[in-house]
Amino acid sequence: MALARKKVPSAKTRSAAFRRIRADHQSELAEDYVELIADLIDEHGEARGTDVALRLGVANATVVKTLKRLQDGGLVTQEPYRSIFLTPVGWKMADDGRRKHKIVEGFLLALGISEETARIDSEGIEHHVSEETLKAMARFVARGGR
Amino acid sequence: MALARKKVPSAKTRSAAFRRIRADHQSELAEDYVELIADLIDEHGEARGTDVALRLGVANATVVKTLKRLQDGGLVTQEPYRSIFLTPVGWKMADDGRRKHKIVEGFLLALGISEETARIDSEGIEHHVSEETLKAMARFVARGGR
DNA sequence: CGTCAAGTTTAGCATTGGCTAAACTATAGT
DNA sequence: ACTATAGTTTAGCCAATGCTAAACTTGACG
Repeated sequence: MALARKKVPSAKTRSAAFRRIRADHQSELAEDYVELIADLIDEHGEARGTDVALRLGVANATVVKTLKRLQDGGLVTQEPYRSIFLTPVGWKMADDGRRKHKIVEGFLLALGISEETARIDSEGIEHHVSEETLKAMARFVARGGR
Repeated sequence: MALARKKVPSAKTRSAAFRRIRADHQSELAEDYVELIADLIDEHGEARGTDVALRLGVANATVVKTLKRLQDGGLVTQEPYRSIFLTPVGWKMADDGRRKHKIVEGFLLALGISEETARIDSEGIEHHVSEETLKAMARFVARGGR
């Protein structure tokens, strides 16, 4: 590898970033689900499959299948034909996600982004910000967007 | 849906965001590939499958399979056992991606994020920022991170 | 010019995350 | 209590993205 230079990150460093992104994508779906389920429970007192499907914009059957995986993963519990509950681990993940989401969205708003765009972009970005970046964003908002 | 409120975005609005994210994920891989191929061509004069695999942290066979899709999609051209080229469309996508990447990374640095984290986070974030946010980030950097 | 290493491709498999259509369950209303 | 209807589940399909192992090319070197 005679071509390595100071300014160019090594292949290993770069691949690490991509690996992390692939890992993020794996948990991303799970986070979206538990976050949404938590929201539904808070708003409506319960989370039903149909509502999840509606809000995520996917088919009912997809939700069923995914929930099965989440159940295997210990994030949710459910009985056939009943509504969905979060396990303690699920709640933790949901709260984590909602915290991140709030910080990112608030940050974008402080940056001057429109509400609409802030909502959409924060949904995508929230799963890819490190704690370091999150902290910086929170700081930025705290000192009034300067 | 008697429960709709001002502060709570409608299910349709929310699902739109999630739909966009799923769509983003589709193009994300393609962008990562063409961006990386463009970088390799610029750095080494050519892009070889092995290098792509190494930098992305995936197996060789995975690269082959993905490149076939990208070729079908009109982003790259290649002949068996030869190195990889970008089509004009591929170059456009690569340049677009690199532009975004640069803005996001520069922005994170201006925010005070460490180089290491900025590199990693920007890799994940770049695919999820709208033009509006991108513009705001560029503006922020331009006025010296205030 | 034959051989070997490096690189590439093929074959075959698994998982994830989508879908539709059809079957099933629960429950509200008559 | 019966029966619609709304909601849920099952079955079966597909595409994308990953993997390993085995086969094949290319090009360099003796």
